[in-house]
Amino acid sequence: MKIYDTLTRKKEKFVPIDKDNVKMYSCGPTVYDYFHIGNARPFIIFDTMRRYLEYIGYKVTFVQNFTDIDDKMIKRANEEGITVKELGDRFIAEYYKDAASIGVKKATVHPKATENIDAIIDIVKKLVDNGYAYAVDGNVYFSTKKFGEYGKLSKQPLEDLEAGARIDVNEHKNDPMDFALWKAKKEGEPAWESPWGEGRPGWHIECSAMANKFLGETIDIHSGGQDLIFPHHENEIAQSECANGKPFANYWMHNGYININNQKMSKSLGNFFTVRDIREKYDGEVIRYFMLSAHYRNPINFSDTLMEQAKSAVERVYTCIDNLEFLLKKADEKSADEELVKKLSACEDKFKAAMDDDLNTADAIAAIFDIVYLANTEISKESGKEAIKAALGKIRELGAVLGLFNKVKEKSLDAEVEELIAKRAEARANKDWATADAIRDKLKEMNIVLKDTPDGVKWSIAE
RNA sequence: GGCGCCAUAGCCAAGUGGUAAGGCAGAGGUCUGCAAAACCUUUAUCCCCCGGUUCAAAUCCGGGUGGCGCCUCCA
Repeated sequence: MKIYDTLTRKKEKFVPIDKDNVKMYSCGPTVYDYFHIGNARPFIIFDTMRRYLEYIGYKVTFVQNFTDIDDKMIKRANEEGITVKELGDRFIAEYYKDAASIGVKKATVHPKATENIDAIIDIVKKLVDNGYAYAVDGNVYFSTKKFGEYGKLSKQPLEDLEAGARIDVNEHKNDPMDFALWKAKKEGEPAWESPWGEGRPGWHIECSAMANKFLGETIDIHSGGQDLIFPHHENEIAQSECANGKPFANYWMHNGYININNQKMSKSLGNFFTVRDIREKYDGEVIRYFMLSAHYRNPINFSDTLMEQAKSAVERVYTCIDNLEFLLKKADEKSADEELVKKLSACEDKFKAAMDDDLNTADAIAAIFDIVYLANTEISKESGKEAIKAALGKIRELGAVLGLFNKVKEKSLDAEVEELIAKRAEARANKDWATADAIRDKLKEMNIVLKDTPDGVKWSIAE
């Protein structure tokens, strides 16, 4: 597999440190609100990455943190008159609900910053002892000038960064580019004991500390949104590499933005939709399909039109699945045609080749549509059970890698429905179209949709 | 000022040297009592523009034009 590495700006062959334990770290949400679709993109993309690595045989340890202590957390908790912990617990619970709705599996570990203060203090201490960090009045700052490679991820030399710096001048800092590892307690803020007095961790240090604690000094893949490249990931590299004297991550993956009317969507601009909002109108799977229909590094625009298109595309696959399941009931036992098996296997090869090429999910989806086409054109009742199962299985299997097309529609064989269908069949046999259509309308009111096929009447529950 | 991304049909989107995947939408048709689904045909002589390299470029190089992002919390 090849992965585009932000550090080298090239596609690199993926070679894990230990193939039995691929170590991935992805920056998770700050849990002060429901997450929006901009947040959802990396969750979906890197969940897909993890699924694919597992599909091709790797074991994966996937860590995604929760930032549950920072300025925004404190501010929001104060506004709502609750503690920071109450706020965090609430939105962590909501995260799990929303993540599940878009098919994002739980990570192997979801560490919280507030539960790893010891690990954070350890690494800060190390940096102070190494001379890479300094304490001033209970605050600890990282000295960017001490790390010669600072800027290697964003490809921006320190001098250039300084020239364009718009950051606040802070009297404690030795240099404007230095950043906080530990912040001294202010009145009314949650705080933890530390060698520098009571305080709380800075944002960047928590990821370094937790990646180190749960995955080790050097990890395979570190991922997140493009806007984290600078300064967050740059700072993580500085912290981790200065503390451990080893490379922090072998591959850096960054997803593109979601735009609204070609403008960046972000919490600060206020032009965002939460996943929860969108789910009032679209199934989570449609959101997921939408995210995977373009390459993860390209920006994508979000709009109602595009969601409608995604919805129709997803429906096409489910219609096919539905048809195959119907045929399976009618078909006879018979071994699958070899030609068909070969074609299915070719589709799988195409799927893998696409995913191997830096997670080209758009091409991978096309491979699934190839199977749909194959099923629609070459499979009938006469193909026999094995052939139908093979096609159905392949759609489900490859779909699962993308976290798509695995919904199982409950069909409780309602005796009432079957009876009505039988009555309608009788009416149709007598060419009593009025009665037949009346029954169909009645079923429609019950949310049952009928389709007359050459192999009999097929019914399904409407969306 | 520094760093970087994008530009492919009505809409979305793959494709990074060998002659334009896939999805959505539209039109016509087949099947059907009708409907739905599906299938067939059709929709880019061409990939923002201008030069160049090459037997060959949407794909590489140079120069434009347009749009966007990071350098500040942000996926």
